[in-house]
Amino acid sequence: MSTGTRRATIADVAREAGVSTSTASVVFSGKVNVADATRERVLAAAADLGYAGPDPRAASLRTGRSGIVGVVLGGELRHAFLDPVTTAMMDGLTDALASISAGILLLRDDPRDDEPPPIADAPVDAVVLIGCSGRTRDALETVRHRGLPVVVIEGDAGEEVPQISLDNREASADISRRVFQLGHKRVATITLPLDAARERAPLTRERIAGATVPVTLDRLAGFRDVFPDGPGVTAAGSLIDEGYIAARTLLADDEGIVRADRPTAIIAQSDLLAVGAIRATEELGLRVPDDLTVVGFDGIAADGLGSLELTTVAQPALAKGRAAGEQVARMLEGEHGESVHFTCEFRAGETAAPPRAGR
Amino acid sequence: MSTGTRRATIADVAREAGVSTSTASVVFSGKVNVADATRERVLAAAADLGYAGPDPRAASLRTGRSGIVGVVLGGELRHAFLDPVTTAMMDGLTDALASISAGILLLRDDPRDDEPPPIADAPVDAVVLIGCSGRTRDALETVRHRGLPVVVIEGDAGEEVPQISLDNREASADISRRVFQLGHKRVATITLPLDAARERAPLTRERIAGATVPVTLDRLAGFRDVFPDGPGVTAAGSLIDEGYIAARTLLADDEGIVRADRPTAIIAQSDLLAVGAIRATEELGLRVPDDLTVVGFDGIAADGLGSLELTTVAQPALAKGRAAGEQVARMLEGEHGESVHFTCEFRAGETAAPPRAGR
DNA sequence: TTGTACGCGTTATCAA
DNA sequence: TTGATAACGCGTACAA
Repeated sequence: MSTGTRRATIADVAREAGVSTSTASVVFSGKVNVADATRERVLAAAADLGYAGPDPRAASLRTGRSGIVGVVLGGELRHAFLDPVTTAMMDGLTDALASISAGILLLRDDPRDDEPPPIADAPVDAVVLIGCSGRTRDALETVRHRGLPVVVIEGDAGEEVPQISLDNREASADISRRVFQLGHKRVATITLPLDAARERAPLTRERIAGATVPVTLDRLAGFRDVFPDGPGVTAAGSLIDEGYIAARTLLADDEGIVRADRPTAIIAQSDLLAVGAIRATEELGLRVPDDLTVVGFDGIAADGLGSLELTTVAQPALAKGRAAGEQVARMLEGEHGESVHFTCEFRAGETAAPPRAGR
Repeated sequence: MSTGTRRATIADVAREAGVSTSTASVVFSGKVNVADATRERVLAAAADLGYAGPDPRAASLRTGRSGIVGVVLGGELRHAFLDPVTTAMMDGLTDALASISAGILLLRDDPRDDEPPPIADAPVDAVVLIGCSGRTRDALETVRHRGLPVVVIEGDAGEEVPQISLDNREASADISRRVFQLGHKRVATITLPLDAARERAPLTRERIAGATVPVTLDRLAGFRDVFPDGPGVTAAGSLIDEGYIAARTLLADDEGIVRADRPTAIIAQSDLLAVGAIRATEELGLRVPDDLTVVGFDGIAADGLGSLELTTVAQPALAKGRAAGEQVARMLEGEHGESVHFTCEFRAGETAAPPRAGR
């Protein structure tokens, strides 16, 4: 084990082994057949010099590949990963990308004062944009300019960009219609954030007009297709406690007294919100679904609901992530990426029922 | 806008602008002062050629830096991100690393059959190992061999590796002692997984002997310091539903009848487990803390507990992540990384009380 | 302030 | 099966 002053390179190894650098290189890449004896010698030399394999930086300069796919998450990283849907998507993405041995580089899209956005100079082979809001247009622009393959998941991208989309509006309208058909007239919705500000507040025309999150808007549109004047509040995120807070706003006054004109059904834009809403409902002494119908959206394995089965529309989150990964893989192969559209599926649970007589 | 057959390089831009490549380079790196007129010309040429800035691959070969820090998460990525503690840690890490403009590369440590582990040839400047179990020793070995700076968070690494640690045993003993001092005699624990198998089962001497997760063992040791013979069950993960399941096992028989000899207190190894335990308790018709004391560990903002405040020990998860990032930053500066030890802090809530008289 | 020259560590190509 | 050579695209002493 000789201790050099600097790290050994493949050239050193080659010299030590008495072969050319190209031969040594081939030994490590394994792309071409090498005589066993030669390989042995090279490996021995490498071990001797403490050579840990080709420098990925140099290799990627030469090959033009870094083996890394950048994933741009809207908003803060922690929020993104608190959401089971995102998590499931990442899972599918990880899976698909693992099959082409690509790593995942987490990239933020929040603009910092001075620096350039990380996407501008990250050594990635391709980029996946998730949950695009307005800002992400910039990210998209940057990426396109760099000529990187890009796939957008549920975002508002241009025509030429492969997109992974969901029938948010239709699915939302579907479950809304079912609630309507149960006989509910006074129905409210709890929505996801409208924009990066993530304000908790009642829905107003103005706020909707200024909204930038497509998912929220699409699901809201589906709700409004059925309940054109249905009231709603926006949550600050897809969190149980947010649903709890929002539901209290809808159901009770400041003193915690249940309003006489409370809705008989709540349509939440995510399962987590629905779970929170159910908790709030029960705490107010109402029962689900007898006193109040609560439905969700996503179809995640709603951890935290105990034994009650949530009525919701299930989205194929994992498949979405996987599809994104597969399209990235295709594009890296030089083929054209394709947009993929997914549909949700209604899942009957135990949290929806007709309104009580007389309401 | 000329359309070349291949992407423009900085040399093309320089030529187009009538300056040398070094001047062009300097314009983009911004390290040295450049005459405004020159800069303008270079930028114009770049825009003209559709040059999107220096190729990160080439730049990183040249500078020896990729601006990427690899994060190796024990187990599957999705599990890791379902855990609020991990999430908070990642948050702190992100934060600290953002200040040195480093990206985060997600690395798995589950061994694939054929390929080399991703850590072996990812273009990272440093590595953070999180939640090390047995397998991670290999990852550590690989990283050390590559000569990369590495920081281990709550893992069993060697002496020379900077570690971010927590007083798991002491904190666990502390809260156990408080439960003891309330007068509880029959106390059970719900632990985190003992190993990668993540089995749900009662604690046995054999299982403990084969355990590989230091965090679980340390917290268990603290519990046993106070309740040497206290029974327990292991959960399959730090999840609410896991706590629910585990608590049912401890409190009731298969028919859901509360055992006569049920514990009067449950010490859970995580807040999520505690929340699940509380839910199970209430579903069995018992009240917390009147009928049963339940305490947790972590001090996360326990989303999903409604209005009840959990009694727990809070760990500085965010600070842990940040500390790891800071040590990485130091090491990248050429300084020595230091180990950092954090302590937990008891947080009185509303879920612990003396046992009912006569129990 | 700008230009020259070199090397970062590799791999692809082609010829031997 | 192996070896020589030429890029890959850039940053940075150093000199001008």
